[in-house]
Amino acid sequence: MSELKPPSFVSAQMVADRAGVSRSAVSRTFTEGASVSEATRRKVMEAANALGYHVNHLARGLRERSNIVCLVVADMTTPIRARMVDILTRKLQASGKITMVINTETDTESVSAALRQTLNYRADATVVLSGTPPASLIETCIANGQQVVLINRDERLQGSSNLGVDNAMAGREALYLLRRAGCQRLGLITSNAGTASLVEREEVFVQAARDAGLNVTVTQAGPTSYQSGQEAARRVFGRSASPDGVFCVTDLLALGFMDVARQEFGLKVPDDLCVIGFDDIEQASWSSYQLTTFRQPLDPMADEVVDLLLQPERAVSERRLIEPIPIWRRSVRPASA
Amino acid sequence: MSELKPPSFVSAQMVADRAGVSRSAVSRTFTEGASVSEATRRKVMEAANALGYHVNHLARGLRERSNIVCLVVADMTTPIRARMVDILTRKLQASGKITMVINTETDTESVSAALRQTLNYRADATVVLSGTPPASLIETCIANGQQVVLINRDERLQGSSNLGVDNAMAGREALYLLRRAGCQRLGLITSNAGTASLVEREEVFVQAARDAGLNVTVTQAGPTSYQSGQEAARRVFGRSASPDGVFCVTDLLALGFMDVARQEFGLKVPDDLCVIGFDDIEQASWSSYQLTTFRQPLDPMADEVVDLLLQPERAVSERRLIEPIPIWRRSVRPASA
DNA sequence: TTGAAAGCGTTACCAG
DNA sequence: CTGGTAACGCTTTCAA
Repeated sequence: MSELKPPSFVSAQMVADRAGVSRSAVSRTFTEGASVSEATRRKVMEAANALGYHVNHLARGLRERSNIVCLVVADMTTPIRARMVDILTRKLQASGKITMVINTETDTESVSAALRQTLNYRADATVVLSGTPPASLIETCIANGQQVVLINRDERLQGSSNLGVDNAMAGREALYLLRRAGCQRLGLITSNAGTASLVEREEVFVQAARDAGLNVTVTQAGPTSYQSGQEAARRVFGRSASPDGVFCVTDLLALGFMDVARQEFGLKVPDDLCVIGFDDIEQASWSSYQLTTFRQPLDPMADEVVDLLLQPERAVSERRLIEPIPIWRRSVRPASA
Repeated sequence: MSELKPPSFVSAQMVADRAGVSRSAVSRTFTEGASVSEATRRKVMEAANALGYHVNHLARGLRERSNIVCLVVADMTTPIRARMVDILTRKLQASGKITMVINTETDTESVSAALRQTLNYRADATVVLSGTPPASLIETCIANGQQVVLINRDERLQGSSNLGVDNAMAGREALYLLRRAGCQRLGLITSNAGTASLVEREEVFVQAARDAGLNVTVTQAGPTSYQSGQEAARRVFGRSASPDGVFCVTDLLALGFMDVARQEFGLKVPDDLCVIGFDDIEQASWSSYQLTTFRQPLDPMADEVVDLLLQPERAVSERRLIEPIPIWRRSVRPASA
């Protein structure tokens, strides 16, 4: 496999030879704010274009920062995750970084391998979107001078930056909306992923309900997907005391749940059943759903990440919580009848 | 911005010092199939672990191939594109490559910048998923010894590998299914993106219909999105002679189209209206839609890409066409009444 | 099996 | 403003 010849790229030396100058001159021509005479610059540019020269960032990264940022992510096909990756790669690019995407499973072993790649490629920073990275490796990253940003993860490791949405707020607000709608029997739908964010949304919702003297039926079905939402609905409506108001910890769960509730159990949303989701994926706004949900403010989050990377001294601050934005649509009744 | 100190990574020299061996020994320890005595290997490994050493792939890439593959992609949030990126990053990783994702707009200028990055980072290969790369730059990539793989693009450039789904087949089959269902007035819904793939699906469908003596109303509304599908439906059903069978060149268009047709115009699918899509995104299988469509066989396509990259001699072969897989669901009547 | 040395392509530093 | 030189971290060749 590695008997393959390396591609033959054009080097600064070749450009220098052709232009009849030193390689220093070539380097300076391509260095922001270095002093080169207009004459040599022109000669160099001409030679460079003719040869198809491009500065080798790998070699440059040997002495200075590589400008590489590693994005460690799992479940990339999930709409919310796809949007995160999209926005982050965009903003990172705009600030002069290049993104290496490492697509992992959520298990620790897989994430470890990803972090090792991060170190192998001398990434300036690592941004972890999913999975549970082992503390020891994170520490290695930090010890090597990398910046580490953990998004929506629970682990708060010395030296890493943490950033996430305020799940507690969503849990409380969801309860408020369902109660205001006059829901009597509350349900919470979650997956078996056990992610910190999902668990927090669940616990806050359940606790807030308990504080209000209400009971919540918690249903947990498979991974975080549309299908699990469907499955949950079948379990929940296939027995007595089924809920008339549910908080699904994820939009994907909510959409599957709604579809089965309406199509297989003939329920009307929001008349017979109120549903609230979380994330505000694009599909939540589709006219078949019109799901009331909480938007993860991806844009501000990405801005924050870029900011953190540009100003490393801010990095070790405590966890930044960003408020989700309630998106009012049609899946919850405005007030109790 | 670049006054930032580079991260301080552990080097082979440091490991060598600590282990009391030469840096050559360290290098050999981490090189597949080099000869090191068990004793030194152990000493090296010990020191390496203690220090948190990781081979610098950037430095390695100076002499050999970088193992970096650049993925140039636009519209990453689109379900089909997200899946492509997901599958490709996975398979590339599995074959020992690392993926740099360059998120572009579809315009040529933006793609050019992306390709330049590709060269800057000495990627072994560039895979273009969307946008229209300028021929001259592609040539530069190839001249520098890079492999270039164009997916679902039309441009067939000397030295690049081309790979795509058989759009013509989908166009013909879509027509067949609609005619078999007894549809009398045919419609084709597309976007204004003007991508080669979309245009081909449209043209083949329209031509096939013409050959059968049928006329097709073509509607073009905005970018390739759910909203454009909605918009198209409003245009199409807001006037006389509206179709009873449509081929939407994309699932996203189809889903928006269906929603408006049913909710705003009270049409029953497939009784009053048959709809066919293309891509087989996850949402097409949701119970609210059950869309009959053509699946882009992403897995085989990604396999093919990896194959191409591993065996460069195959690269210059002619365009590889992969057949889309018809997915039969509920949005088309089985046969005319 | 081992270590010394050369070379990969850059950029920063120093003389001129 | 310019060219030479050192250094970055690695792998590979060559001698020992």
